[in-house]
Amino acid sequence: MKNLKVIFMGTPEFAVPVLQTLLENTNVVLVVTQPDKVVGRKKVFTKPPIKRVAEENHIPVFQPEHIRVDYQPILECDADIIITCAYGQIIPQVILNYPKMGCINVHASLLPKYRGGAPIHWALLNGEEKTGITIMYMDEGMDTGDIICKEEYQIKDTDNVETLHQALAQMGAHLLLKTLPSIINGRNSREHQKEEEATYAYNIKREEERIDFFKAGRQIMNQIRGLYPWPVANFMLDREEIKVLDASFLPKKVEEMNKIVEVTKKSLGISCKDGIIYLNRIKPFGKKEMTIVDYLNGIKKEDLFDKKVNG
RNA sequence: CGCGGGAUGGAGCAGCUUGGUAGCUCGUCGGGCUCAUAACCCGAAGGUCGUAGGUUCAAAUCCUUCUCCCGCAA
Repeated sequence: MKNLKVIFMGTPEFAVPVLQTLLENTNVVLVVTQPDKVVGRKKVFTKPPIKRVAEENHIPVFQPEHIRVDYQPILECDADIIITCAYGQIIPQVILNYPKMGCINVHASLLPKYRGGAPIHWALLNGEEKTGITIMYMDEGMDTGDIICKEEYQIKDTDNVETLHQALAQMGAHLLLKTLPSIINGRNSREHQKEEEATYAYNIKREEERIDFFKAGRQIMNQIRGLYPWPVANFMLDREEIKVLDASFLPKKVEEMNKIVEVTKKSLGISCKDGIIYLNRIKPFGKKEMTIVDYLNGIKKEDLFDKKVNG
């Protein structure tokens, strides 16, 4: 496998373990990743994580703005196979047709469920019990190609985007390594996706970060962990946004939803449909992250009691 | 120069408009009460009010410079 000539295409941290596995076990001849982006207030140019790893290993990097029209360097590589993982652009047919062993993709869901850019977030947001990794051939659609193999992951109550991300990134790398020999010798299975079962995990929209305290506690907890540590759930208090990094849920009969029903020295509880959400760790507007105890230390508690939220 | 928020004992904040003794809720340390406690009571330590300059008899407070942190937008 060491002489397998691979082009790797990927961008974020999630793809790093996959690339590292390929670097250890195959001959990576080119890494394709998204262009460097301006990030933050100070307009600092930041390179994608994959570019960093590629440079550390002295692999050539290609960063087309639009791979749909700018792909010539790929064709000049004489690669056996293209392996992608969270690259971020649709790859044109001419590239898909080019390597003799095809183009395969490592995707962080059990396809055909959660096609698209945010499968980890949506699996958590929807309270799924399991998700996983799918390795598949690519076609010109968004994660629509034939499936080679899958591996399941049981989602734990304590999982959030960060932990699930790490677990699936490792799983993706391992599963790829395990599957690659069969792809090379052509004995891998290949199965069409059932279109009728397909769902899409589009990128999180801004309004989906707002916590709706008329919903059930279980749903709210899924939202908080499904958006942690990025982009983070929030709600409005006195016209200022408060981000909620961690919370707990206590099922209980409540008389009125969407209201601060408990304020003590150490706890702040907001009523929802079927109980109380206790905030544990928050980030008020303009401040740093803090525990709810710290937050309560600095405010007049009597002003908060009985106050409606998201007003 | 994209828009906005912020910097005050170890933590979170108030005080700034209208300059005049450094305040609150916690934490820490010591003591007390209690079967006991994260509860309660008494006491103590701990701050060049982010940096540099200016105005003033006097600056946390007014003016200017710079630094750092945070959110949004990209």
